[in-house]
Amino acid sequence: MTRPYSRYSRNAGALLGGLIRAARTERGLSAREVAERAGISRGLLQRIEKGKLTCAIGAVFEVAAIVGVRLFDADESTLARHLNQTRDKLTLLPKSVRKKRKTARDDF
Amino acid sequence: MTRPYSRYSRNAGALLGGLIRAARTERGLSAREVAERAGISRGLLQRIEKGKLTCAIGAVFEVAAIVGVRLFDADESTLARHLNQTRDKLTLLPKSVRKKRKTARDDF
DNA sequence: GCTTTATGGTCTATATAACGCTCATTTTTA
DNA sequence: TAAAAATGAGCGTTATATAGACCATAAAGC
Repeated sequence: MTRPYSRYSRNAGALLGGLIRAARTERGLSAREVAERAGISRGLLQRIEKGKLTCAIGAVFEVAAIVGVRLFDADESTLARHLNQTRDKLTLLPKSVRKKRKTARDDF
Repeated sequence: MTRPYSRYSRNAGALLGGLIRAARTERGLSAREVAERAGISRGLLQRIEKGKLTCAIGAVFEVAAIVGVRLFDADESTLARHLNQTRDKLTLLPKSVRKKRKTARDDF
């Protein structure tokens, strides 16, 4: 990814990082402790909380789960249910895509 | 991140990837087209849709926005509002954390 | 006050993610 | 059926994210 990120992505990253940081401090967890429990370095946690978009999504998920920020507004059971539904849905869809192209807008 | 990922993260990644793939095919967008518009390679898009947790979160955000999967169930305006609220909230929180440690559970 | 801890930043080495390419297979359209 | 396009997967190279150490500053506990 050499391309500049869209405003949407920058906002989303900053929001998620801010939510994580707020949740961490509210729970009285130090950066060192959270990083250790997530199995990542303290520097990486700093970048996550800053909303840097180059962090691995897995690391972000781990940290979010530890400090209690749930993505998709879903706990694990809800998440698993959605997962199954998605899988079922995918089997009903055509396996490849070939459609008339309508010029699309990228300025989200 | 050398450490194995938690089940929660694996599920979240798989769910998000599945949602992205479903949204992409529903909209009749080819992998090539989405990858090109997101400014990433086709291989990376494949890994995102597979739910690989090593993908950069920025790339995932870009793709999600393009195919119409909104994180946080929020559009951009809602996202920006949350962002401001989070910022205000953070200024009220203590800048560092020092608390008595209670042994915490990592088996999320 | 002093001590301890947390945080933010920088730097380097290393691991590895991402790219670009290729090929084989599958699916869709003509 | 044939042609064209989409997909899935593998591989070598390059780019870079990460870990881990360091230091300085700031905040919290004593």
